[in-house]
Amino acid sequence: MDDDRWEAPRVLLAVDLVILTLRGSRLHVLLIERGVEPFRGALALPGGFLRDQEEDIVAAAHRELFEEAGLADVPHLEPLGVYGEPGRDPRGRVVSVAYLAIAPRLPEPVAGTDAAEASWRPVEHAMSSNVELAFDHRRILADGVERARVKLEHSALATAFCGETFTISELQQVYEAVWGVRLDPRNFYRKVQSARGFIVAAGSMRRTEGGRPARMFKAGPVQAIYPPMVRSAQAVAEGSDGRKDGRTAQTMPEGGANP
Amino acid sequence: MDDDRWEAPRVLLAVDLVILTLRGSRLHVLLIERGVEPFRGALALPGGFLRDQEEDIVAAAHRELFEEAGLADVPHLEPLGVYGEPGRDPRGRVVSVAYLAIAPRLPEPVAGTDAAEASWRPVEHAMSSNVELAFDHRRILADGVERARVKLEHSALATAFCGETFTISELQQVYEAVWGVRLDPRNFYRKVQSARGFIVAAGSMRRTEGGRPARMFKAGPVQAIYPPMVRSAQAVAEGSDGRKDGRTAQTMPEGGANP
DNA sequence: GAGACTTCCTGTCAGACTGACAAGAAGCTA
DNA sequence: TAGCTTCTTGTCAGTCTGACAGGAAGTCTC
Repeated sequence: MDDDRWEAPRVLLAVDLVILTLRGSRLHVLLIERGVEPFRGALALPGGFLRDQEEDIVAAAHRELFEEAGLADVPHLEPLGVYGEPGRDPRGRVVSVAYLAIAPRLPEPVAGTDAAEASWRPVEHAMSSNVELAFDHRRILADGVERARVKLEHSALATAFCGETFTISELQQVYEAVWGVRLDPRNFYRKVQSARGFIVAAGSMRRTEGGRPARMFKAGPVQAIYPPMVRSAQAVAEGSDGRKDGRTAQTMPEGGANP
Repeated sequence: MDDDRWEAPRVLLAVDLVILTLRGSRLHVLLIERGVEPFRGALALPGGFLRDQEEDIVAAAHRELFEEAGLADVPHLEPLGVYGEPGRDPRGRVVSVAYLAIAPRLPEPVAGTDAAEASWRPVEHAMSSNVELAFDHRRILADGVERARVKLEHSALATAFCGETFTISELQQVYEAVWGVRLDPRNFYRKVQSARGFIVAAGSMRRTEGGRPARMFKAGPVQAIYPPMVRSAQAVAEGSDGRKDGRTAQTMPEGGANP
């Protein structure tokens, strides 16, 4: 850091948001249709500039989410990466901080400021090559999805996709949707039960959808689950989208910035 | 993103660097003693502001590393996080992008611009409570160290701590130093050999330090190793420094227990 | 109310992986 | 050559994983 008598340049600071949810057992991402230039009419991740010098970055993210898509109460925004390549935005030097959030059935978004429309799109569709995303948002989205996959292995994140209480098979659907694989229900059952503190029984409530009623669980106290859930070598190598390049340079896999 | 007729605020953009290396089988971090206000005289991570509007962020990181500590050719800078809380810097709204790098025996640093001194410090010393680090650098450092620990599990990062060729026991020392645990050489040997593509034999060269000469290896082609190296539950829970609060200091309360 | 059907849950079994440890291999030193 | 060091190859029991059988407990249809 830290020079003093010389004048350091200033940049525009933006936030971009990768909001993932599950709808009908498929992974969806929140996209808006841009209502202003540049990239007017193109799809984009929600986001925007800081409102003023004093605004906290995470606060700005929440604000944009509400302004552009009408979503409040999105639980936890996790820092995903920084995208600040010169030239990524025609309006000047814009450095964007990306956040990732994952939540249970979120409501339909409502388009607001600068957004002609806001909606949930299946991730595979949004990442397919015939959809144009504004700026470098395709990359940010890909990074966010990959991050979600990795986090599912070690953290209790998957429960964030579910409601407050859930059945084990609902939890399994989360893993299947995010990882893009099929899992054996019986082995999955054993696995999640043996990870201490991952999930805990929630009373004797039951919920049913045709078959034998399932026991309800809720998220356990543990953040980092042990032993970890492990994707097969194949799943790791392939992902479920088309990326073949292994890791990306820009993301920051864990931890980071918000207070 | 994306407002147009209204004027978005601009912020100062800085980079901060967590550079880790191994010296005498202990993990060390590069710190400078600040030669200018604020925090003059305090220890800090190397870093600084963008030079101009057009400078790439990673390029700025490399430049600062060279200017402040005389280090060039630090291999790969990995994005670590963004630290932009209002008030973290008395000079105004400063948003800092932190990078992590890990390298084999780097040379002694040479203090340069703004740095009264630059040196390698044992990580446990730098993070101990009686050392004052400037700004929020204690947190950034803690995040960087934890990141390194996690990366060792899944990526071939450990080889980056070694020279171009190395013995398996040298590689083991890397894991022991970063994770802060002792490992069984025989099991470690089996483990790294069975992870396909992690390390490959490097000719028939040998190096010796008293006992039977060891075979030399070099980093394999694989970035993500499978099966992963797994820290024991205990190691994960404790870390190796003085932290007693589990692993969440910087992993942050993520989604899971967030009903 | 008797199947038929669905989903949930408990087991079993072989193979893979892990931690602990024995012992040989191959250098150096005295 | 004996003794010491470190590297390397094995062994063995316990645990974890993937594949799969089958019973439990509801709903649906007739």
